[in-house]
Amino acid sequence: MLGRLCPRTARVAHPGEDLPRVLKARLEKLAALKERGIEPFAYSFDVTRHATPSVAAFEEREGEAADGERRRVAGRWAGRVAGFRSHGRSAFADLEDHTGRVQVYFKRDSLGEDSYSLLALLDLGDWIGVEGELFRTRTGQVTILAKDLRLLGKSLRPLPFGKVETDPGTGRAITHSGFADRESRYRQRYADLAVNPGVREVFRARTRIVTAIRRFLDDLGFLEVETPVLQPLYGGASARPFVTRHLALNRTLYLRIADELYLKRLIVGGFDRVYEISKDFRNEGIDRFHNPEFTMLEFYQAFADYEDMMGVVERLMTTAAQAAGGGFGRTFHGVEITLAPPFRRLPFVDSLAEALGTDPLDAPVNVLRARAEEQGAGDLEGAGRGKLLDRLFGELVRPGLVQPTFVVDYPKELSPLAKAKRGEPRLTERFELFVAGEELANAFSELNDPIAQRARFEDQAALRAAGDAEAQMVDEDYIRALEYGLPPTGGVGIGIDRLVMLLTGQTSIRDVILFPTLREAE
RNA sequence: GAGCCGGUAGCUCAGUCGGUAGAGCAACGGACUUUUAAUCCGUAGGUCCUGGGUUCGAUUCCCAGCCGGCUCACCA
Repeated sequence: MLGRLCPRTARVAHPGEDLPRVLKARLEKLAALKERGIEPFAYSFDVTRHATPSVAAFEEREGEAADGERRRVAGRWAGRVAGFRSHGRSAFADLEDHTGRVQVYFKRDSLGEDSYSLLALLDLGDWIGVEGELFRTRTGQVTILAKDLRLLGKSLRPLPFGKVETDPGTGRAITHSGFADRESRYRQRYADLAVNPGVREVFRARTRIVTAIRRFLDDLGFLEVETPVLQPLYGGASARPFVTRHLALNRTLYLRIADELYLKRLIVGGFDRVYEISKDFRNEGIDRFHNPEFTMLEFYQAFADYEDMMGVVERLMTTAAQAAGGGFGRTFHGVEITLAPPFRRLPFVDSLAEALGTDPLDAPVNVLRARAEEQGAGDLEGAGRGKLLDRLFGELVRPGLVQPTFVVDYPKELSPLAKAKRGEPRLTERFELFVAGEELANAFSELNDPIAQRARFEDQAALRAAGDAEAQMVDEDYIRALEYGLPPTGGVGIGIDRLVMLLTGQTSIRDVILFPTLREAE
């Protein structure tokens, strides 16, 4: 395990310590390089070519009947040495840059004795610059014939490269050995990224998704804003916060658990469409769907209701799916999922009525509690109807929501910030989007009546007093903002990490967060 | 928080029914001027997660702990 290695090997800067052989050997090479007057840590390199596009360009020109000069693909490549095969007076290296790999051929005759002897001081993981020209080897591989070699950055610690083989049948890359230990991969993401191109691709896809969402919202006239991470009161969701302290102000502040209440303040202020892609923080358990800090998209649109927002969410989802690549079809947890709109709509109460065989709004609370306990949901002491219905929904309905489904019209107690449903005051105009049994989005017609909002906050305060630690706090400043006047507004929250998981087929949130939260090592 | 599984060389892993451990790759030395999981010959590399217990002897058995994974609970 790498964790054990660290205490002894972390201090590479002090040669002479009892370092593992591999590090020692590299330090010796470093010394040899300096002795020869070669700077092992260069300042810059003028890159004119990249691996994959240059090979593509070569193959394209090869087909053309142009004259020799125009067909040449020459220049300077830079990358990391990801493979090395030495044959005495010639050698092959795999050079990997951000676009992929290209093979380099070093021949003593064309490189010269001096440069060629430098190869002996190279290691896997070194950054090198190569000047040369593409050609095709006897076995048909497009390869750089190196005319000059420059060391750009010496690698002192061995990267756990696996050997990559191309399956002749499918053409797929098979990696042997490699870097698989999940703990080490998360703790040393830099090494994980360096040796696992598939991991790099997941995070590129993540950025493509986020960029596409930004463009989508920008094009609809939404204004991207930034609201406080440090908040005097936390609200907008039900969760335990991280608590911190500002010394100069001598006051307690909370890391936000949501940005909802601030964004709606901005609608009060007259921005009619706003959004924020924010890091939110919830001081709760960690599992493969939860990380203490995670990325949330919230957007609010004046004059819209939750029906309007369902349409926006459908379009946003398909935009994101296209950005991730791979069309609308997805395999998640071994299940086929189709993200093509329109998504199914399922009333919360109807779904539960069917599962329970009774009307969830009329059934006595003790009956609901008994049914919930039957389902093995323990600790429902003091739980009100809302919490019980939510629990029952989670047990009976939610697991079956595999294809994208908007669950609509939630009970009022569950939704203190949502507007009452037209014609059914016990419900709210709220929807959640479920895919593969997981909640991806949460939205409502926002409650814009300050008097009703105060009453909801007071209901929450009562729940809180009754022992519900997740009930929300009264936010007087938010009420004041509503008193100035909030237009009818539709609002949506989308968990970006979970969306990326779905769209890239990753089964753990840690595989879509570059540096996930872990316990302290050692 | 509970249950199960795991932690052995730089990496991926095997193994020891209790007698201080192996392979492949990586590394080091050598051969090889079109290889591609290069090949061939040789060398070196270990606090077997940590602490305690049992034992003549523990990497192995027992207990506790640490870290990770999975499942469940919690996180609407």
